[in-house]
Amino acid sequence: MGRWQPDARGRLERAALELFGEVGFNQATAAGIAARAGLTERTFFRHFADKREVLFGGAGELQELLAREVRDAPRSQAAPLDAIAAALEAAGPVFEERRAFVRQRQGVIADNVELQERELIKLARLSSALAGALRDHGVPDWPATLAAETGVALFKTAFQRWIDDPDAREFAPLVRRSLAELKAVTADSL
Amino acid sequence: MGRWQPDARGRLERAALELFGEVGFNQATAAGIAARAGLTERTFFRHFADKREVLFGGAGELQELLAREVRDAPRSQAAPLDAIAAALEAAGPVFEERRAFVRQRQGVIADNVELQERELIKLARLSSALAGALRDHGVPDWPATLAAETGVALFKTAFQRWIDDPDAREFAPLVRRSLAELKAVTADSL
DNA sequence: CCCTTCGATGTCAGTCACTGTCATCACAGT
DNA sequence: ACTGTGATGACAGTGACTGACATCGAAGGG
Repeated sequence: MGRWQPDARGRLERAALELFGEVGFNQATAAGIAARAGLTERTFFRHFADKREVLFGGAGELQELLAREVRDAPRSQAAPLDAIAAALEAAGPVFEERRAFVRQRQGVIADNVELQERELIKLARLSSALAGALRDHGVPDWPATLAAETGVALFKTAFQRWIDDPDAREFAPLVRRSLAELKAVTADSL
Repeated sequence: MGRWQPDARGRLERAALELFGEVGFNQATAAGIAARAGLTERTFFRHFADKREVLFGGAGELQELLAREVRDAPRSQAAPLDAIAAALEAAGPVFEERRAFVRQRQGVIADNVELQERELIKLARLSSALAGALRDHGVPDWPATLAAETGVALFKTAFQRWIDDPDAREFAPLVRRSLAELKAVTADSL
């Protein structure tokens, strides 16, 4: 066994989620999180750029998964938004397999505005990545940006529905439902 | 004349924008901004909840203007997204009349991630307000949310185009162009 | 088996964002 | 003149975050 307990980063992430849940994000101190993980405050900030970031370690992987799905999509005749929707459906298991964790984490975020800010900029980065993937498929800059932003709106809606519904299991159907509604409110009516 | 110079809040806002432009957001201290405005750090934080907020005083007014436009829209047969697009076009003068200020402010924001986070949550609040206005028109909850989110994507794109193009004057045409592209990437193709 | 290097952590001092509390002072109304 | 009020100043305190340096166990070369 090494000098230190293994997986310091993971211990910090778990300690933070617990402490945030118990006393709230604002009352939890970085030193308190570190102590609970058997580490010091300084080490906390070596693993995470700031106190909020400890909740967003998985954002990068989700982004890469979705961008890869879009990039690897068959060069189909589908609209750009449909390609993104398909990627979102494919990412369902990421949430479904960690149902309890994802819900607990989202509850903490829902209670704190600063964490919501951080979540929003992660989604903005996701949008940029999706736009890049679309451009690789030949979609022009601004349409790619618009489709990516709309795709993120789709994700936010489907995800919120998945969180709100205690009985929800599969993510993909919520994506499809949101996509249908989105096309309806976008299309000219009558 | 009063004990104090008038418009402390406005003086702080101008001092902050200047100082951010000169030394960057991170290097500018709250005490420095206050001193430039002839006030103390404590007074700065009485006017603004935090250092970032000094740049976002006008967000509430824009939100109310856009929500009012949507709410006052004729109960038309147009799609919800068209109602939002019309509101965005109507808000053009807000930017056009303060061209230099808006661009300087956006340059500062583009240089700092924390400010981008704050901007994103202001846009999220705008989205909520727009969704509420649509619900007042009888649009169901989730379609209203989706249309509002998409409308904000429309705004972001049109605004970025307006900022990027040094020759851009009118805002409305950029909204129309983005709306057309959005409908194209959303609709089923072929 | 000793020595060197290296990576992860601890220690400590310092800056700055932000807050609570109390004092101050002009102005308005009485 | 007297008093209440609102905006500000003064000051101490907490906690997020950073830079610099010390420590220690592991891995590899000799």
